[in-house]
Amino acid sequence: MSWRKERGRAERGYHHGNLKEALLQAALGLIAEKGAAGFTFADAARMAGVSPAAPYRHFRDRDELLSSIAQRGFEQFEALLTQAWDDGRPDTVSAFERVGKAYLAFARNEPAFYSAMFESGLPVDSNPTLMAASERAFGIIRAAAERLAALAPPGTPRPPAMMMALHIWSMSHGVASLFGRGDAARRKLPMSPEDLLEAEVLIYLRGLGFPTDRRPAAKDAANAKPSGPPPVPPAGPWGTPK
Amino acid sequence: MSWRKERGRAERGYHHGNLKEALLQAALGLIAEKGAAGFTFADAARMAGVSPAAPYRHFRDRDELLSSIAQRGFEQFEALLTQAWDDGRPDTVSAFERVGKAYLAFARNEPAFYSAMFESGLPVDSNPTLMAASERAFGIIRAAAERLAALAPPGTPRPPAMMMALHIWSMSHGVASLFGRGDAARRKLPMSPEDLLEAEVLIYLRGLGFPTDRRPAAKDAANAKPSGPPPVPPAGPWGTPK
DNA sequence: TGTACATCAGTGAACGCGCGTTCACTGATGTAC
DNA sequence: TGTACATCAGTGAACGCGCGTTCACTGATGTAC
Repeated sequence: MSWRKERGRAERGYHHGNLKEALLQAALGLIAEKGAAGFTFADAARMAGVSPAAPYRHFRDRDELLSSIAQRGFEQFEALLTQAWDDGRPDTVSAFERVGKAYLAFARNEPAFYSAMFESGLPVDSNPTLMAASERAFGIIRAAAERLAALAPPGTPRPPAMMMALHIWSMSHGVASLFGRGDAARRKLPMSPEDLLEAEVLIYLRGLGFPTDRRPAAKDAANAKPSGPPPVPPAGPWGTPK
Repeated sequence: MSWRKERGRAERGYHHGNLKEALLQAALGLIAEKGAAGFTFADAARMAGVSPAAPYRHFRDRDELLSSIAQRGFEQFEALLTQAWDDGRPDTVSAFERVGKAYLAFARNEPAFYSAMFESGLPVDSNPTLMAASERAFGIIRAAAERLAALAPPGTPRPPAMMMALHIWSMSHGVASLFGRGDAARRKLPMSPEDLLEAEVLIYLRGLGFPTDRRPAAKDAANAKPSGPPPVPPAGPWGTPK
């Protein structure tokens, strides 16, 4: 944390210099600590080392600050997903898997963003800016799904990319919310959320007719990885099948 | 609402008669209205038409009231899932689908329970009673998965039921949390959450080697429905596949 | 380079409010005899 | 059937607290000339 929230007035002078940023960071810390519910405007000001009236220069009210956090969360989320997708390299299926893992990583590492974005009760649909940011993030999943759909093996019907994208989104979100979250409400699981999600996605893709043994289909074979993790279902943590 | 929360003191006398129940109902209403965050002990007392000190006869504090709600939510959830599963009648796959729909129905019709159970930040794992209730509810999904796993077609490997159950749970939870919730944070979708989830589950089951055209496999054919909804992916709301 | 002035970003005191919690109390109910 | 008493479930007043918000203010910064 380098947003000088520890610096008192004596040290920093009358003007803070970067209060808006400091307030966002403070709120983020508070949300991570006590949940999106238990963060207050006054508390954020206090953490930023500033009088309780100061935040009003930068945010109309608590809700606007919360929206800003969600906004920024979606932006970072989008960046993370973009990086994970890496335009489908080295091959579509494994890049797709990486997107799922990035979803989980975000939920775990940024519980404050995650809860502001998905669990704070903010009606995303009614804030155009926020909705646009949310849709840009989802757009990465959708783009990945398009590419994957294009790989459908000759015999099989080409699945609608929008549907695939929504399915993948809901799987990732379900696993992240129940088992992968970074706060106290995480449920215990006999394996890692990553393994759970990976198996789920691979089974799903197999259901659509995609080969999922990680030796990619012809069209996509140009720069495949030499070998990947074992095929599903993985042995071990799943308990003893009877 | 028949918990006489409207009756004033003059009418009901000194003793309320069923305050504990009335408080639970009041809290439920408040949570549905303002989210799990914005409900207060005092408010619940007011809605129950009782002094702010009265709730302390029944709940240690706000958190205990919230836990009680989550507890009851898991119980109702379990009952609903049990009923939907109906011990696998008329055939395992369609009963399984019904469980998914029940999950969505619960999220939509009981947003207050849903958010107390899953989004209130209550650490379920650290409250034994609550965890037991949560596990009983999950047990229904797990039992259904066991039965389904037993139906695996001869050629295919029998999938671990625990894994299937967790996958189905996360799919249902993801769809419900993102698109099927009963409050303002619901995201818009070009089709019904039910259709989205149904397609998702069917594709998944197909990926495990189950026949999913709704003409059940031999073992399970005893009392099959004559015909069901069309196979996935359904036409129409998915947009035009290119 | 210096000065006057407008603008900006913060102060700090004050307010009303509702919350959680406590306390001694009291009215109603149930039970022993 | 009646009475005495214990127990229970609620009252209402009071408290300290922190919050959100406002206000006139002031110190710092930037800019025109």
